[in-house]
Amino acid sequence: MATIKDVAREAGVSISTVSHALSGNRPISEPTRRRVLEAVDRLGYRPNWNARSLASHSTRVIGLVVADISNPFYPTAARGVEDVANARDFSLMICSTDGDERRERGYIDVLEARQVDGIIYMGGLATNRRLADLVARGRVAVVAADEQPAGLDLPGVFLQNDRAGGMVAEHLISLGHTRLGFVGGPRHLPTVGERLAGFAGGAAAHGLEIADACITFADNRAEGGQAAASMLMSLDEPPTAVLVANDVMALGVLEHCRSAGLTVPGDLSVVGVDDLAVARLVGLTTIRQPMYEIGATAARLLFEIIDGETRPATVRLQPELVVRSTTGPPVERMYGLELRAALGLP
Amino acid sequence: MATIKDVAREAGVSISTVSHALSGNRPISEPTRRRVLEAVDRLGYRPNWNARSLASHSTRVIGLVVADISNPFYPTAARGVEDVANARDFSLMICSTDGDERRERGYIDVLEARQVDGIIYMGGLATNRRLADLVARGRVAVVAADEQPAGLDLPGVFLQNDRAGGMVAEHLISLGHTRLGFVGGPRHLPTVGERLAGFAGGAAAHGLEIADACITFADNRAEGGQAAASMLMSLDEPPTAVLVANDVMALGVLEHCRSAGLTVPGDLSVVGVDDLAVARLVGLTTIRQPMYEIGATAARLLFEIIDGETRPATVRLQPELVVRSTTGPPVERMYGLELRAALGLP
DNA sequence: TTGACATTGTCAAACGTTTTGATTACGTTC
DNA sequence: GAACGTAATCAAAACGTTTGACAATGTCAA
Repeated sequence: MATIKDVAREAGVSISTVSHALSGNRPISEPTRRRVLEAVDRLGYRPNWNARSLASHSTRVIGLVVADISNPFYPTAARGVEDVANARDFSLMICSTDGDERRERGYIDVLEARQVDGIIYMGGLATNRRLADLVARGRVAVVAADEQPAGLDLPGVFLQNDRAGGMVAEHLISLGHTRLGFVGGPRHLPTVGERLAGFAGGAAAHGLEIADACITFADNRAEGGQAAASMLMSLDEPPTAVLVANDVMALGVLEHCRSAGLTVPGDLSVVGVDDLAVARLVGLTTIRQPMYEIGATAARLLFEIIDGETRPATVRLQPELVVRSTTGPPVERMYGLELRAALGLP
Repeated sequence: MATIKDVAREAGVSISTVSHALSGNRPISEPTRRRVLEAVDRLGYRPNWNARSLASHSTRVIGLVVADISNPFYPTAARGVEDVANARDFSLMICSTDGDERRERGYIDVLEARQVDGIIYMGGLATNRRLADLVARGRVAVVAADEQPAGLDLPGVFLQNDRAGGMVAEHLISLGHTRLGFVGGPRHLPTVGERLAGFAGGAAAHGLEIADACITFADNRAEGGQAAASMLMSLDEPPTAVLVANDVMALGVLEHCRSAGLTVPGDLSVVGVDDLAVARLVGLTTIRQPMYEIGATAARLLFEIIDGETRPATVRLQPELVVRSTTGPPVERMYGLELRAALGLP
C-alpha cells in the first residue's frame, strides 16, 4: 500500500505538503497541488484513517448502541443516523446489547477504547455505571434517543411517553372499555414507566383504575408479548383492551390471540407503540414514532456537541395515534360466545 | 486519558513490559504482571485501539455491507455476524448501500481506508468495479452472503436459489395453478435470476410456461411489490399464483391485494422468500432462509480467511418451504365473485 | 534600501501502541 | 565447563498521519 511518503517522493514535495494539499488545511499553490493529485492517482494512494485518527485525535466514527438490532425499530432509526453521519464522512459502529448488561458494558468499553467521537444511546438498559462514568469523563459526546438512560440526563430525542399513554387510554375509554390492561417492556425502563403512568392517568381522569393484575412486564420481544397476553387472558376478569409498550410485543399479543382463538378486537383490543411497517399490514392500532427522524435528529444533536456548540436542546416528539382495526368496542364475552354459537362457529 | 507510558511509570517498568503483560505476547514474571495490572487499575488505563491498530496492522473491525438495513433480513443476519465477531473481540461497521451504486462505492472505499480486517458483502448490487479491485488487491478478506456479487466468485454462504424456485413451482402446480407469476428484485441480481430460472424450470417440468408478461422486477421493497402486483393483476390474464423474490416485497403484494379487494389465496396465491418473523404473523407461505445462521456462518468463513487458512469452502443452504395460508388452490375468478355475491359480500 | 507581511513550503515532533533486537541471568544438556 | 535454550526485561524502531514552528521567497509601502 502506498503511503503519504511515497506520494511525497513521487510528486517531489514534502510529506506535509501532500497532507496539506489533500486536506486543504493550508494553502498550496495550484501547480503543486496538481502534481500531488497526479501522484496520488498514479500510486492509487489512500490515506490510512487509522494513522489519521491517531494524529488528529478524531476517528470520525460514531457508536450506535441499540437494545436489539433485530427489532425493526432500530434499523430504521439507524438509517436516519447513518444518512446524517454519512453526509459528514462519519462511519457507524452498531452495537446490539440484547438487553444484557454485561454486553452493554463491554460495548461501551469498546467504543471508548476505539476512540469514537460520539455515541448515540438507544440501549434500553443502562442500569450500569459504565455509561455514566463515560459521560462524566466528558471525552466523548453522548446523546440518547427514544430512551433516557436511568439516572442520567442526556440531551436527546424522546417521545412524550406519558401523553402517548394518555391518548391510548382516551381512545379505549371512548370505545367503551373499562377494564384496561398494560404490557410493558422491562419494568425498570423509564419509557415503560412513563407510558404506564400516562395510561393510568388517562384512565383515572375518567374515574377508572387499572387493576394491578392487569399490569404486566415482559422482555420487549414478541415472545414476551405472547406470554404476557396468555397470562392476562387467563385472569378471572381479563382486560378487554391492552396497551402494549411496543409493536413487536403487540404482534406477540396478536399471535397469542390467534392461537388461543380469541378475536381482535372483539375479545381484546390491542394498541401498540412504534408504528412499524408491519403494523399497517396487520392493521395494528398504534402510536406512531417517526423512527427515521428520531435517528436523524439524534445524529444532528450529536454533531452539535461534537462541533463544540453548547449542549443541544432535548427534542420531545408529539405522539400520534393511528387507529386501525385492532381496536373496537368491547363485546361482552358471553354475548360473544352466544353470537358465535348462533353463527355455528366453534 | 492515561497512556501506556503513564502505566509504565506508575508500575516502574518499561513500556514494552506493560505491553507484554497486557497482551501476553511474551512471558512476564508474576509479580511484575501484578504491579502492572494494579497500575492499570489505579489509572483507569484503557489501551487506545487506534494506536494499536496502527502498530499492529490489524484493526479488529469487520465491515458489513448490506443492501438495506431496514429490511429485517439484514439485521437478523447482522446479529449472527455480530455474535461471532464479538466472541473474537472484533467490532462491526455496518454500511447500508440502499441499492445505490455511488453509495456502495463510497462505502467500499471507506472500509478500505479504515483498514478493516475483513468485509462481509450482502450488498445486492456490486455492478461496480470497486469491490473487484479490492478483492484483487488482496489486502482484506472478503466473503459474500446471500448474494454472490456479479462477476466475482467469492467464498460465502448462499441459498440454493434455483432449487428454491423449483420447490415453489412444484408446490403451486400441485395445488392446481397453471398461470404462474414472478416478482423479482432488481433484474441484474444473480439471486433473482437463479430463483426465476428454478421457478421456470420447475414449471417446465410440468409442461407449463411462465408468460413473459407475468415476470416482473421491482426494487426489493414493499412498495415495489405493491406496484408489481398491481401491474400483474391488471393483465388480461393475470396469474393465479406468484413467487415473490423476498418476503418484504411479498408483504407489498399482500397489501395490494387487500387494498384492491382481492382475496388471498382465492384470487392470488403468494409465496415469499426469507421467512421473516412477520411471515408467520401474516401467514405468508415462504421459503425459509436461516438468517441468523447465514450471518454467523459468513463470519466464520471470514475468520478462516483472516486466520490465514486456505480459502474456505462455500456453503450452500438447502431451501425449505414453509406452507402457510397465502397459498391454496386457485378459485376461478368468476366463481369467486359469484360465491362472494351469494354470501352477500361486496 | 528596509522592514512588514503574505504566501508556500519544509522539518520534525507528536500521536500511543506493537514488535524486534539486545541484554542479562539462570538453568540444562552434553 | 562450554554451549545452548529460555525467561524476563529494556530500549528503540516502526506504524502513517497531522500539525506547530519556522524558513524562504516575493511584494509592497515608506
